[in-house]
Amino acid sequence: MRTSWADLAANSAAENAGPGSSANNVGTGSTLAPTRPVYVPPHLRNRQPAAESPAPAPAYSGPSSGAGNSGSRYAAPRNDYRPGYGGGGGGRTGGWGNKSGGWDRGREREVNPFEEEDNAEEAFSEQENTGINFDAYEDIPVETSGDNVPPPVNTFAEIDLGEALNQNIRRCKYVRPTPVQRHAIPISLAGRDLMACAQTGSGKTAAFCFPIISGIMRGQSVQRPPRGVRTVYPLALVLSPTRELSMQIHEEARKFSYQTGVRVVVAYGGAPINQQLRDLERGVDILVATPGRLVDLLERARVSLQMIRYLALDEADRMLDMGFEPQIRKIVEQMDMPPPGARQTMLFSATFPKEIQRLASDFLSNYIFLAVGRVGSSTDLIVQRVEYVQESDKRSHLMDLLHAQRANGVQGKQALTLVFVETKKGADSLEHWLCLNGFPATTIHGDRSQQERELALRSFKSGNTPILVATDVAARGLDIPHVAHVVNFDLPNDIDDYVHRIGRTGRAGKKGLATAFFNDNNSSLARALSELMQEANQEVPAWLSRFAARSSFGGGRNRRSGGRFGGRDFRRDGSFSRGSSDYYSAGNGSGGGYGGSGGYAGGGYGPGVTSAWD
DNA sequence: AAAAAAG
Repeated sequence: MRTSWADLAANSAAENAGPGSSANNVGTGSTLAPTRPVYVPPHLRNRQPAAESPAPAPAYSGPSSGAGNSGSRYAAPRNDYRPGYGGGGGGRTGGWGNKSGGWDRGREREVNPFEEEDNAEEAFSEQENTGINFDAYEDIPVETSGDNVPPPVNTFAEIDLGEALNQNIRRCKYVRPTPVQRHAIPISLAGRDLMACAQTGSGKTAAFCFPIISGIMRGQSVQRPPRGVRTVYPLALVLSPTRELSMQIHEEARKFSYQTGVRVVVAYGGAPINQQLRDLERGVDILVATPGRLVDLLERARVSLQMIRYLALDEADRMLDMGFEPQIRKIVEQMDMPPPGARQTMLFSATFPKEIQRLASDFLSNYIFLAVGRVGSSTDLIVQRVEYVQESDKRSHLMDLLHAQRANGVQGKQALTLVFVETKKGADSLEHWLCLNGFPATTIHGDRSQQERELALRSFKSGNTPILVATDVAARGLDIPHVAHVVNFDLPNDIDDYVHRIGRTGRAGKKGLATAFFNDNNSSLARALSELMQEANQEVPAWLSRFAARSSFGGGRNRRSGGRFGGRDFRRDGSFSRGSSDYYSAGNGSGGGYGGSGGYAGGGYGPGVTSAWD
């Protein structure tokens, strides 16, 4: 193994004696030995070899410290090396470079993602990024735990992200880092694993993208070993639970990596795989994907995870819940991805139930837990209302709301309203009914074709169809500017889902309204909902409090064990090391509720940060 | 019990 490996390295070195082959040694790695010179870091691909060669990312010094065997599993390339692959014999550079030198020499051909954005933004007068109320950041509470937490930074300038990336940050009009960025970026740059609670809309995507891009740019000298000619070896993997969220992350990541030489590719289901395969063949450093399509690509051996240095799970608690966990485990643990410690893993979500934290710790190594408030926090920005509405009255009630809203149209356009329902069928039927009644509505859910889903989302975003009826597919992560009103036509059973849903409004410092239709079918949510609203300084109707009181005795089983936004590191609970059944009841004394105080109550968040969940 | 994610 060693021998063939050394041979490979030697071959590669000879063929591809690139810049940095000696400068970028990984000092401590034994399995990821220093002599893998072929890979040319993106920032050097079309520049003179520079002296710039910062310390190797700590993430990469890891493998030797762990079990040697598991290390070599991924570190040692297989023996099926074919000339003409790695060294660029066939015109390919490392199999992922590119044909026709398109990217390197033809950098000017890289589509400028900022131009597209400018056009899209013209529909609305204000720009999202400039609308952020940065002053609201100052008092944001933060909780960190873990060993040797790197200190936060206050400006992007303090962090050496590289000039190309800095320029993109300016193009994005980011003036100062958001709280999650201030804390998460130094942690990531220090090579540490991270579990971060931060509401979307608080700059979470950038928080994990910047360190990844920066890390890849100053990359190690690593060759992506050949497996099959068509196999590609991304260095970073970003997973998300829905196709649209993957698209969104991809779009953002493209902006951040513009002219850095770092290539971002997205892969998700429901779309023709051929285009995605072509995109991959043109080269990929960061792969953004939904789990199903990624598994497909892995099984076809079109993607290998052998060289993964960064793994980011967005909406991580969702990715690890019952529906997704097996797929995620397969990808992370049963394919060829380096083990924890040999890669850097970052988990992000607005909510992090303790039992999910426990699952997640399998993927992490000596990680730092971080909980930060969001911009302005939803409390002040989102007005939450709950109305008692029988099932049979829901439609006419919705109609009333929409009529009222119509009067408040902005710039001749009706304000955007996002209506959540429980089922796909219910979504179709409500959409149909709204259209019949003269309300321009469309719908997004898992029974629609991907084309229809994307069209619906675009049409909604642009204001052409100002009403979007959605299932939970749209509950998480989607950044849709200008959503004025979220209606929970059907309430979810899980309070965390409610938190995510209402988070589609009141973003980036703007105000939002969230209305929920509550009836007897939702009694199991009463307690959690009423507590949540209280913490958020919202008016809780007396009837809801009565529901809550009733359900809190009698097994109104709402087994959220805590971990909403502002949650707490489960490692701090004494039960952490005990038998697994303890997690569910231990840790918060508030008895079956979803947790104690504090976390969510943004404006009133202050006092309770460290005591949250106690 | 439903939704999402492969076709």
